Amino acid sequence: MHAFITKMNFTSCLSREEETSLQACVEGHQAFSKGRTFLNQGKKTDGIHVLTEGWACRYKIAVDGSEQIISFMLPGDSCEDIFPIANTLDHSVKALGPVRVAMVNRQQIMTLTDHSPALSSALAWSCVVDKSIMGEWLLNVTRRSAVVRLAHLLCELYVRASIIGRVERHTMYFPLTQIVMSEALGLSAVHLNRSIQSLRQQGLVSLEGRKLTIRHWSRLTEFAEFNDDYLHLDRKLVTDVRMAS
Amino acid sequence: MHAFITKMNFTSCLSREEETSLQACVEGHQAFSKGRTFLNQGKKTDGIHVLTEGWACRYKIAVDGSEQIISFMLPGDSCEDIFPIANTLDHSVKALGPVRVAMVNRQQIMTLTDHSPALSSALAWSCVVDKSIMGEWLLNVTRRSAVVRLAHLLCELYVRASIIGRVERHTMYFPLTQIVMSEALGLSAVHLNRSIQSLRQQGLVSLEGRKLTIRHWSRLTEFAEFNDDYLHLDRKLVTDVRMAS
DNA sequence: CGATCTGTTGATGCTCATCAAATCCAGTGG
DNA sequence: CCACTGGATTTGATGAGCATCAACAGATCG
Repeated sequence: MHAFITKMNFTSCLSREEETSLQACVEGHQAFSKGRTFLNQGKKTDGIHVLTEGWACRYKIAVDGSEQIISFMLPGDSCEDIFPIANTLDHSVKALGPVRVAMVNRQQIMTLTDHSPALSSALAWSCVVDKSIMGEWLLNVTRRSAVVRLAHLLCELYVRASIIGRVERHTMYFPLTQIVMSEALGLSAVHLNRSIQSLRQQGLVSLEGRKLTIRHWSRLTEFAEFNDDYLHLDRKLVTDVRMAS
Repeated sequence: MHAFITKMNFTSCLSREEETSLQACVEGHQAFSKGRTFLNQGKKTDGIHVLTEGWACRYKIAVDGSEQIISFMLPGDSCEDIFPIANTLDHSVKALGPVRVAMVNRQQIMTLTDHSPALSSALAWSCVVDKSIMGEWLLNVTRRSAVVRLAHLLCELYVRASIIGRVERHTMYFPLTQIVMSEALGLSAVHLNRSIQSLRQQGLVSLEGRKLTIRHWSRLTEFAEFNDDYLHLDRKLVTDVRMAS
């Protein structure tokens, strides 16, 4: 839950009381192993699952059975929308590695927002960022070639990892297999593999085991046509992130 | 503004007072002609533009200068997110035909939501639907062939037009040029043209002038792999829409 | 009534999907 | 500790879907 509060604090400034009442909304914890789909399309959701450790993704299944990933969730991200009470999911959620989630009571957090403008604006901010990321993904899959598309995704995940403090010496935990990346980028696994090799040969990144290392951030962002405006970092911490480059 | 209230009422039930106080948030009206970009990427937004007549779209500009449309707005849709105060736009908005908008004061509507759960849940609902549509678009552009992709878009717009009462005898106003459609679907205009011809030859739709007529809804939805779940119509009016098929 | 936007058609080639198979690696059980 | 297993990565070869270029016809508008 710590990660979630950090994320909320990224945009707003929660008071000590607000933080403790947020903690009080947590009803329990769960753990899932790699590959496990723990939220299913079409189901109603009551509680909210907040990632505390590990990565997950939202995905949809096409008629031919292939899966399209529509967003990645990192520690601190929630797996459902918070606002609408008990809506049905139009996508599924699966763990991309070992994952731990905190179960948050939706009603409780809703009543909290009534009395906390800071919290409610933080939640609204995260919803807008979600939408914004999806817009950029649309641009990504339609207007950029496979290699650039991949580079762009790596840039996004690198920035998102750094704002939650998960980057050290340009290196981060990176649980995505090539198959998962191909499902996110709308490419075949084969072609994605060749795209990775291209980035490696250009000396831009190194990607092995479950670690991603950025070899040359400024050249990578230029190559990827990456501009972090769409992540809406225009609040606090921005300098910290930019320093990391 | 009538269209906006209708949209809000689609999911929640606003009281007479709520409706009139919504009306009171309107500070003026504007009209734009076809092709006019009236909201620019990177700019801060203060007021909210609500479409009262005509269609508009959100789009992003790629480095090569091409435009990617990331969503369409129909009468009743708002051009900005309502929640976050004065965020910067990560996209531009342009009119797809002659358009009329109502200018709504953001602060006023925000204070309204504090006292109206119905309104605030209606706003949250529309934000979730937006996200859901973008998720489906991601699936659309990555997993479906050009013809199916086009058919899917036509299905979506047909349903969205019918829930705001803009469909008569399977025919609707349809201001999108082939170029605009190609910008939304990530296709070349040439290939899009051939896709339209394919749909015409199959007797599924007729698309000429600024009118779209659905010739065979059930066959079209099957062909398009279209399922309206992602539009979250699971409240009122659903039967009305389904009847139209 | 010319100028410009939109729609249509044909020809060519590139990006990426698909199929197939080999290699590598982590985990598992005997 | 090693054989076994299934997943992940890699390489090669072939072909399909769509982009691109070019040109023209039709529509729309000032």
